[in-house]
Amino acid sequence: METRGYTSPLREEAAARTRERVLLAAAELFAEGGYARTSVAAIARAAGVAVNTVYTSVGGKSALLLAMVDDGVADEAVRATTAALTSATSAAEVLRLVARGTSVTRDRRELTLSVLLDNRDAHPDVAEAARVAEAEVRARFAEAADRMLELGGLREGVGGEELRRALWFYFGFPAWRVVRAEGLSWGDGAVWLCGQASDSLLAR
Amino acid sequence: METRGYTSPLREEAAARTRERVLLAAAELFAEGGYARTSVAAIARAAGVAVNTVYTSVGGKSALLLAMVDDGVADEAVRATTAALTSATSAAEVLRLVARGTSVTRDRRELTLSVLLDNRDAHPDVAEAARVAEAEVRARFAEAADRMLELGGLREGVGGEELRRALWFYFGFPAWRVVRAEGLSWGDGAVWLCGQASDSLLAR
Amino acid sequence: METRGYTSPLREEAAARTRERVLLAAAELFAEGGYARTSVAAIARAAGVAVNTVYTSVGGKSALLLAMVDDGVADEAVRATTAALTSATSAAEVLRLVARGTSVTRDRRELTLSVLLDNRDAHPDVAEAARVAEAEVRARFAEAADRMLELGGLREGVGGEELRRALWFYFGFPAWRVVRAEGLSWGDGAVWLCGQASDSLLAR
Amino acid sequence: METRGYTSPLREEAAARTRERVLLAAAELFAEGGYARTSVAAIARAAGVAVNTVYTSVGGKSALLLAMVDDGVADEAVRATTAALTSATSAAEVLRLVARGTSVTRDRRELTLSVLLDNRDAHPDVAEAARVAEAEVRARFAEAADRMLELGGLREGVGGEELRRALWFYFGFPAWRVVRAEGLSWGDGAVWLCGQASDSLLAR
DNA sequence: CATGAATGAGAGTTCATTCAT
DNA sequence: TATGAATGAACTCTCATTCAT
Repeated sequence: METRGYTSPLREEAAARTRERVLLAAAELFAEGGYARTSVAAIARAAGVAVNTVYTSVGGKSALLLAMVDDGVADEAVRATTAALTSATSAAEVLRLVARGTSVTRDRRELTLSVLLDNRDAHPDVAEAARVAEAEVRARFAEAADRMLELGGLREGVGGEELRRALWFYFGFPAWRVVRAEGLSWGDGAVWLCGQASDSLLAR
Repeated sequence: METRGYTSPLREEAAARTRERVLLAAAELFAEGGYARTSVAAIARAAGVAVNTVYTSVGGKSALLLAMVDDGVADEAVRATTAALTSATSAAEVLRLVARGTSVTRDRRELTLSVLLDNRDAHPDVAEAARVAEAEVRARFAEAADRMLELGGLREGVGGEELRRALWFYFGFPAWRVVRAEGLSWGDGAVWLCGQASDSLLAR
Repeated sequence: METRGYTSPLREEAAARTRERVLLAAAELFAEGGYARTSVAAIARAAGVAVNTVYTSVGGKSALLLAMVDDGVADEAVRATTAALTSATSAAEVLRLVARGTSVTRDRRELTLSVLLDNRDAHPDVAEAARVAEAEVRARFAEAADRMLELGGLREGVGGEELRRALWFYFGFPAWRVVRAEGLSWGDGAVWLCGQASDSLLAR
Repeated sequence: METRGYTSPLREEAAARTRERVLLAAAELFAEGGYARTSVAAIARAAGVAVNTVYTSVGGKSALLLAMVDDGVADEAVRATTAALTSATSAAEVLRLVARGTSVTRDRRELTLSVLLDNRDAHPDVAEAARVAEAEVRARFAEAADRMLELGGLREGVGGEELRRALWFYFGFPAWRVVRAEGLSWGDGAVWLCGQASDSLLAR
């Protein structure tokens, strides 16, 4: 079984580029024409690769969605926000970090998120990917909630369960959808949502 | 749509029943599995008719959506509300009529509306049908707005354009979606929405 | 649900002819090139129909095998033999009937049987169809065995279990395969197998 | 196939081990799931190598079959038997040697042989490999036949042509298949087949 | 020698739709 | 009016194979 740790950096990089091209093309076409109506052949054409390169580089049609979600989860902004939580000094700062973090992610992952939200009721594959994405975001929010409880300064009677639900309410997918629907910029939306959340959750 | 007087009434009635069975089956399956993933064959099976009867009785797949919309538009509740407008004696009463009318329609057409709203971003056929449905509702709201302007009693500075937009905001598809999301009954939703609209539109 | 018993004999007959053409083409191609290597497209081409007519008239690829088996089971010769059993007057006559019946079936269904036997070890679909076919034949043999026991005249100590196994041994698929391998005609094979079986099973 | 004396022995040995692993995995999967339904990727996975190593170490899919046959031909037991023929002192001993030799080979190459025999009617690649294997065995039998004629002691009137055909009949693939079907051990089968052959071929 | 990436060809299957009846 | 049969087009996905490394 002795696998040689044989890694060619050039090939690896080229493969990563291919993968990214495929994912980007898929996100654009899914967003434009809907998940069900977008064929793998169309994605391959848009990405400039053979149909089966989609399969070898990412996987089947549903794997494309999950790969998008994974990429979003692994986004640097997410990790940076998570890391910054540890050095936060107040619950208010945590809220600001979450607001900015979700704002940035929303901006960078707009395509993916619109695919997930627009198609989740219309196709089980998308519903599943959306479920995964939501679970990931909720997990991050749970970390933030824990940190807030550690730091204190919350309105009286606010417990862990409630805090996690509130974070999802103020910074989860539906909240940002409202921001977009209202025509606010992501930055203004962050300020507004952070204000609402602070009013509701922090001690006066 | 007017029926010819000298057609066999029995056959006509049977045909109408067939059509209704097909439409109901289609609405249920579309709502359950999504528009794109529901095949005409599945609809025919659920309706207990041959595949082609779907075509002869209603039309192709996209025609099913438009037929649902047409049926909703032709709903008795809509006509009753429209008729009642002419005998309304105040703008406040018009708002109450609109609130009750949209509430009833929402209740009776829930299946169709969830299909339209859940799938409009995922499939052009649905988007088109949703557009038609929205235009129909907006047209009814325009009538109501005209009647309100005739009756007077509006807050100062409220013109036709603004009034029509406000009616859509308070009683259109998204508003009722919020009602459902908040867990209110259709009746309570009607009261709440009517209150919001009255505060905003009527002179004190 | 009220299905009209609407049957057009012309259409029905045409459909049956189509089905037969498809099945015959499939049997020939399967026998010639093997089950796995024969594509549905090739079958359709050989039958002079569209690819999907194969699906609408018979079913998928594996359904073709099962349909062949079903047709074999429903073969007139099988029914005739089964019917003749009731008027048989001795166990020896039953053996002669079975020998002649299996001989005739073997002749008429040679194509199907060679497909089943040549491909059963190479593909699970064929294995399944062969299993079904074998079960059917064994069921017929069980009837013959029951009749023989009723009529008596068997060698001492021969019971039902043993009799059924022996009938399969002398007249089942492998036996007739040997007949073919030895270069005997089906008729001569029937005589020979019947002789062997009589020696072994009947009282002197 | 002769190896160059100055190639790195270590690398060569590693390559040989890889080749063996691939061939063994292929034989097992072919026997288990059939030739046509076994993919090169599955073989590579089972062998713990990359897909392409299958190609570089052995060759394409059909080459795998031929390589198995070659390995069987090159088996030490075969060479030993062939060598022993020269020192045999009677036709009876030759028969014993052939019986023992084919028995041992049958035991050691069971996997390969079942692949060849179970799939030869279902796939041309296998048919070709089986043909090659059969030709090889027949060639060995021809040598044995020649030796028997040299040594004498054959039944009157038995010539070369007939002798070669008889050896295939008594010790070829179908004969051993019957042995297996009858549930005999390879050793008992050898004794039985040798007895049959002796009765038929040797002078009393 | 062995590898990961990429490919072209083709598979089985499902779909919405139309035709003659 | 409603039907069963048949179709052409498209789909996702798997396959054996080759290339640069």
